[in-house]
Amino acid sequence: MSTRIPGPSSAMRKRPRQARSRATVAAVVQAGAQLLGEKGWAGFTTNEVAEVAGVSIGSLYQYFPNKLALVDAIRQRHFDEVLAVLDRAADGGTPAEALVDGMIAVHSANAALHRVLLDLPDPDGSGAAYRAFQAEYLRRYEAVVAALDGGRDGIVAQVLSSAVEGVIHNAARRGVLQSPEVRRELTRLVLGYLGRGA
Amino acid sequence: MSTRIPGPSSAMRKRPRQARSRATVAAVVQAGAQLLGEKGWAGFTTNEVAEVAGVSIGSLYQYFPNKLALVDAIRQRHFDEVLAVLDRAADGGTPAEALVDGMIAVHSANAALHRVLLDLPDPDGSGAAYRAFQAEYLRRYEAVVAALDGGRDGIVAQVLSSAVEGVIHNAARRGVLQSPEVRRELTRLVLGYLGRGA
Amino acid sequence: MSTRIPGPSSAMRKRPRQARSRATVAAVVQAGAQLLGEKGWAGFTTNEVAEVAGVSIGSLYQYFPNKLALVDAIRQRHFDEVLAVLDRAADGGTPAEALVDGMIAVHSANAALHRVLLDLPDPDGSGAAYRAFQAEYLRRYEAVVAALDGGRDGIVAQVLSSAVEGVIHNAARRGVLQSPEVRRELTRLVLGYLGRGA
Amino acid sequence: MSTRIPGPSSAMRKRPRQARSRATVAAVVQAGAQLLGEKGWAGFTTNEVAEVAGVSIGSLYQYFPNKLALVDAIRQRHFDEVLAVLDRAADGGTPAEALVDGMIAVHSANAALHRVLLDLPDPDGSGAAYRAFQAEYLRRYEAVVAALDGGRDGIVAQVLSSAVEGVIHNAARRGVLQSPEVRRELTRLVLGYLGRGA
DNA sequence: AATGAATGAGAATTCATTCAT
DNA sequence: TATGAATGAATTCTCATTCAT
Repeated sequence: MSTRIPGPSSAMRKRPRQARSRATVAAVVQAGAQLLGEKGWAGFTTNEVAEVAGVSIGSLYQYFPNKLALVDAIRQRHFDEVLAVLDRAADGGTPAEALVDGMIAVHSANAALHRVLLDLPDPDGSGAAYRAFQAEYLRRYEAVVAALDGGRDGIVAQVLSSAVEGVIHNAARRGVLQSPEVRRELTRLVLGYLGRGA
Repeated sequence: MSTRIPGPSSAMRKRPRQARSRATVAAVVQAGAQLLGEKGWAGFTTNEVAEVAGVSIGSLYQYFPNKLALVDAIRQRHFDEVLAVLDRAADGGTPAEALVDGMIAVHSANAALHRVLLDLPDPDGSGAAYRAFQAEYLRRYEAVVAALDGGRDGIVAQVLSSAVEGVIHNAARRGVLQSPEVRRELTRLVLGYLGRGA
Repeated sequence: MSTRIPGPSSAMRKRPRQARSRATVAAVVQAGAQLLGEKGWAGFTTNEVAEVAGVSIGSLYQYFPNKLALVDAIRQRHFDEVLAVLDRAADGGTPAEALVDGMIAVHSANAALHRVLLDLPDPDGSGAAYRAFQAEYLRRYEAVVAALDGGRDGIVAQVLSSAVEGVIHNAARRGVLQSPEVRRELTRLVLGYLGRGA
Repeated sequence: MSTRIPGPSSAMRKRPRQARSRATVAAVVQAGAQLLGEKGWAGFTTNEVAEVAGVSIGSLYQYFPNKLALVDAIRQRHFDEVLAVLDRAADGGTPAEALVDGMIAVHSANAALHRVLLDLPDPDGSGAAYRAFQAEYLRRYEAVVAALDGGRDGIVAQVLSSAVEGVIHNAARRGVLQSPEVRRELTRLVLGYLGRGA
């Protein structure tokens, strides 16, 4: 089993045209996201995904040529969600607080999945999508950096984003993601790094 | 395979008495650490460990009753190393810089392994060892926090440690762990959070 | 391998729905019964069962979660057959002769399997089924005892049944199970024991 | 592992000459007999025999070229003991009672081993020894038969011996081997069979 | 003679993937 | 299109046996 690395794979085998097909694909991706978060990469099996999705394993492979393609779809969907949440959150209050709240919101939904998705083997299989997300993700951070601390280069955004992720993943692992203290300290961390006190 | 939960596992099956067997055990743990870091938990196979270690699969199982016991040994060895590096690094310069340098040094050796080890399934198998390490690890951070920003409670140490880890893991993933800029920014992050500006 | 004690095991993993899968299960149980009798518990391998059954090892495990579950199914099927033969045989002639003929018939089919099944490790895995069979089995003997030698308690049935089994297993081992002399002497043994009071 | 059938094997590799060697061999056979009875053929491992015997696995193979040779030695020793007990028991009381008491005594010591030894795979490996034992064993039974029921041929001894074995093995399995009722009924069985002419 | 470390074929079991219906 | 039965390579782990010390 395990890490057989097939060709480019990635893409979906068929584009679902009818409503039923779209529902099948959605159910599979949804079940896949849930299971990938719950069980991690090891322990993530296509057979169980199909079962939880309520479709046959044959149907799963009708739309996804292999396991990696399914994971790619899950990643894509998750990244879209992350950016959407970030967008929505960016409209409220001050930049730092909006960022922190947005990140907490994103991870509250599915912190485990997010972490798993970052550590995935062969993130080069879907390199393009992955890099596109990373770029977009950093762009948001850079906006925050620029707003608070003009004239810094990209490295600040990178350091900031990974620091925030580190804190949030750890808090999620400890089950204290909703704690007001974490939110407060994380905001302090961002503001302390970027310039002026709260 | 997947997440089979064996008994207490953990301990070694046999204590190696002769020099030859001690060398075997060391080779296995060494190869295991390398492969676990390289391939992650999925993709980590006992057969490959034995092969890379240059011993037979039978020899591996002579000393480790199962895969988890081997992982426990790897984790134990790695934790010991981390604390040792932290100790050594803590003696130089200012607290913040010593910390940053120490963490970078630790992860330069094996950042991937460190990340994998944190995300491992069933870290409760060796619960005691794991918690002991966590406690000791945070204690070092608290010392730094106290030195720079007296009178804060434990949450600051937790936030700080996870932020630093996040930055370092990310930098390691991008292959820029040795970059002076990263070192500089990470130090700024720590100082910005804990008290005085850069 | 040896005596690994898995969970409840016992039950089948999947119920075969289509005709094809029912045929697969039947072939596996049939091949398993044959091989278990031929080779004994040691030397009984799931891989060979699958091969003899003409199915893949994967198919075997699709229906039986582990080796023990397969053995349970074999046992169940064999016990059903034994009772069925006993029933049929009980209708003919005098009780003693019917019993002897029935037992010989049962063991002619698969004496080795019967012996192996009694000596199996962990017959508590399927404890209920096993005890149910034992109880039913003894009930038949008690009927014979009652018919020939009213007013004796259960121990007579137990002694009688184990004596008959001993003779038949031994005759089977020597390949003389069909011998008329054995049949005659076994009948004499039963009648001699039950016929006249001590 | 398992049922690799080597050549004639059987014989011992070396004849132990010194006292220490003889002690080693005796300890191995003793431990082997115990473990074979306890665990059955499956679950009987040479490594554990050596461990329980308190010798190294290397020493075991110094005297026994393979597993089967060890089992042969165990069988031989057990058969000798059985015949010795039979001899001793044959001197007391009436023939039937002496036989029953002797058989119960033999099996009380190690009923499980006796049963395992009969069901062993490849009893042809040590065919000669096995047949010699069987012949001798039946000769004792024939003596009893002759004493009680002169003028019968060998089949009576065979039926009688296997009936007695069946009862005793079953009683041993149920843990009621010492029960006076079993002894009484077994005696009745023997007398009932042999007592009166056909 | 004894030791025990090392070996590796073989056995149980999983899971990605295919294909007949 | 959907289904689910079937496949078999890959993985974990055991144990009889050898051999250097």
